[in-house]
Amino acid sequence: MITTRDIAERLQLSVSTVGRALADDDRISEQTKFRVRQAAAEMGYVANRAARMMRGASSDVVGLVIPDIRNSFYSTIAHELSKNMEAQGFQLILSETDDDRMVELRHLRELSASRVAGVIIVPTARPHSESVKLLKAVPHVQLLRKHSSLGSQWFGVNDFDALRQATAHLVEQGHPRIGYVGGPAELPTGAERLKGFRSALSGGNLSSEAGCIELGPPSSVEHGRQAVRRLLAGPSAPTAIALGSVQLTLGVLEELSRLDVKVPSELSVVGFGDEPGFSWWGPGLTTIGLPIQEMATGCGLWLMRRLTTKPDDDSAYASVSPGSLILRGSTAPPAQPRRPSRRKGS
Amino acid sequence: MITTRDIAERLQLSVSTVGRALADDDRISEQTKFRVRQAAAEMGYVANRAARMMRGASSDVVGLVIPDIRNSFYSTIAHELSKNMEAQGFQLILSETDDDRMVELRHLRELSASRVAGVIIVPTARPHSESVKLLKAVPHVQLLRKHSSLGSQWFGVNDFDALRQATAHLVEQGHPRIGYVGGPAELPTGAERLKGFRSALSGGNLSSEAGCIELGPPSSVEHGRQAVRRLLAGPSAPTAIALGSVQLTLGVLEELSRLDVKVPSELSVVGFGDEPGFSWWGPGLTTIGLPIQEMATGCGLWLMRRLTTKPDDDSAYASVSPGSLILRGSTAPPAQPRRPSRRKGS
DNA sequence: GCCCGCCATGCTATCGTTAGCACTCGCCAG
DNA sequence: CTGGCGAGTGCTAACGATAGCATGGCGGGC
Repeated sequence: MITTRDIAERLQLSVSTVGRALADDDRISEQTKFRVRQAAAEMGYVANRAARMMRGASSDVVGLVIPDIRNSFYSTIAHELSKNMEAQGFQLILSETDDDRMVELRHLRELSASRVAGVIIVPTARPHSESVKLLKAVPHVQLLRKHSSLGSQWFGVNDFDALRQATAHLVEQGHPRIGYVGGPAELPTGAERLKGFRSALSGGNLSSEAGCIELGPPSSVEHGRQAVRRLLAGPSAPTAIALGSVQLTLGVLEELSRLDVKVPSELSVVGFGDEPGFSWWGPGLTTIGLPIQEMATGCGLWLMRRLTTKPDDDSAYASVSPGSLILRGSTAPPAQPRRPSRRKGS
Repeated sequence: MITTRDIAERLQLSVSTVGRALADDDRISEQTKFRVRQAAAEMGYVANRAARMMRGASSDVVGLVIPDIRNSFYSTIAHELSKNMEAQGFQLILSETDDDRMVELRHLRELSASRVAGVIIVPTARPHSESVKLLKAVPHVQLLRKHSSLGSQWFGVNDFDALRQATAHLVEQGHPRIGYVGGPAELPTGAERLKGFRSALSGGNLSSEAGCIELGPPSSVEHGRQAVRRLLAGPSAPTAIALGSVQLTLGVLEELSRLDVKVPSELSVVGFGDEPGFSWWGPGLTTIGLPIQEMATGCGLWLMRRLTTKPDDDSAYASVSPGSLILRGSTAPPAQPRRPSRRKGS
């Protein structure tokens, strides 16, 4: 590897001069700067970041800690952040936790060792106490999931309102029994979405017993499949379901296609998020669209400002983006009381 | 930040002893090791990677250079690699090129400055000469796209055969005119897929004029939409189309749904890759499934071995994974000569 | 003509960790 | 009683870039 010293020896200069020439220091003559730059380019010199970093300067690397990059929610976030970071000369280290707090801890240890300038994290349900400690030592932002124990900046969506809107839409159409497939209540997002679901039920004067609830790993397509099978197999199957995660939605849609369930005549469905494919699924999936892109950009910009300027506004505020219902064809009022009424009539 | 020096001062030891205790060196007594470890844990010591790296050791960071993480092709790759790397104690820096060679160059410069141990790259169509120079100075693997100018290890899929299979399937069903929407021929993958398409045409004794070809940015869903509109609007619209990229497939499917084209009666379609949603699109999308996951794992393992052992087998070999046709409902023999024959008859 | 000041560059310490070599005990054998 | 040995620890240099201070040479003002 070529170092400033190599350049210095070749040009019969000192390392200081070379370093300053490359840094475009005022004290160096234009001629020398030119010679140095020429030599550097010729020799293929690339500054050693590690060495530069040791002189007190913080690294220009940011850690991105997310559950799973394959989830398009997170890949969208990663993309937006990556663009933002690159524009500011930062690099992004990708860490996947798979929603496992021990994996999360390992990654945070590694990131600390790398002296990352900042961290953007979608925390697991209950981060390890050491994780919390490590995070507190570094400028960081929480994304989507909010852990109050960290007391830090948070960018997320209004999970409560998202599921409230979705469920309210189903309630308005007169569904008597509404199912919900979502993430576990231990997850801040899971808890909020569940509350939103329940709130819409009671807002429609439906008892909470009118809700059939299936909770489980929110990143598991497979769990979505199983959950919807269980819901439909029950003695009092719902006539509509609301969904509480993108991956679960994918699983549910796949299974409904496989089971050949008629939507919306037999079952109304409101999805979560808006993926390619949702628009062409069955009659088109009515779903909650979320401004992930904007949220990620906001988050990236906030961290950049935090890192490049003095930490003046270190106060922990939260930024909440609202979701909006996208109406397509997968929801309709429940079929007229069918067999029961026929039976009555006959 | 806590350093070994801080620990040393607190325990009245030298930095060397502390360093060796933390490295579990034989020469240090168990008692001292214990005291050091205790203090380190208490004080929240995290080794500084940059400093360690300066002592000659190469960093344990690997750069992943891909066009766009939102493309599920690449997010799958990123996920597999991330898992592999983490298991070996490596970190992954994510760099998106957006298929722009200058962006690619900027990223490679940054990665060089970070003294990454290795690079995994999906190169742009024509990498900058400096990019080639930078890559040659670092252990690296090419993924999917193969640039012979680099003369390095490559992991990819059999693009030629993938499109040959897809197109041959359409030819066998007797389609007289077959369209193709794919990436540009400048891209190694684009060229191979196009060759595969043409080879299948001539293998079916169809003149190359029987193919309507639309090439364009392979990562652009929008281009897929436009391309299929152009194909269907032409005076001699094809009765079947083969697709040459995942993103283009997404665009084409969306547009076909929007235009309400009857598949497969009016048009047969063979997709590329297998995304969630492909199975439930229309009658189910017949498509070329690709073993991306296996390819990525193989690639990751190869690089790990290359980095952790002596570079004994530095010979550039290539690993090609075959694709396989997944038959669903989107392909069928063309409708009997319709309007033309009617016109003749009337 | 001499001294001061400034321009261009050099010297050196520094960052945190590690590795090679040096040192200091205490203990045992000669 | 002393020399040697080895276990345990310390000293110091090195990695590459950078910032503060030092230096050398030259020109202008008095």
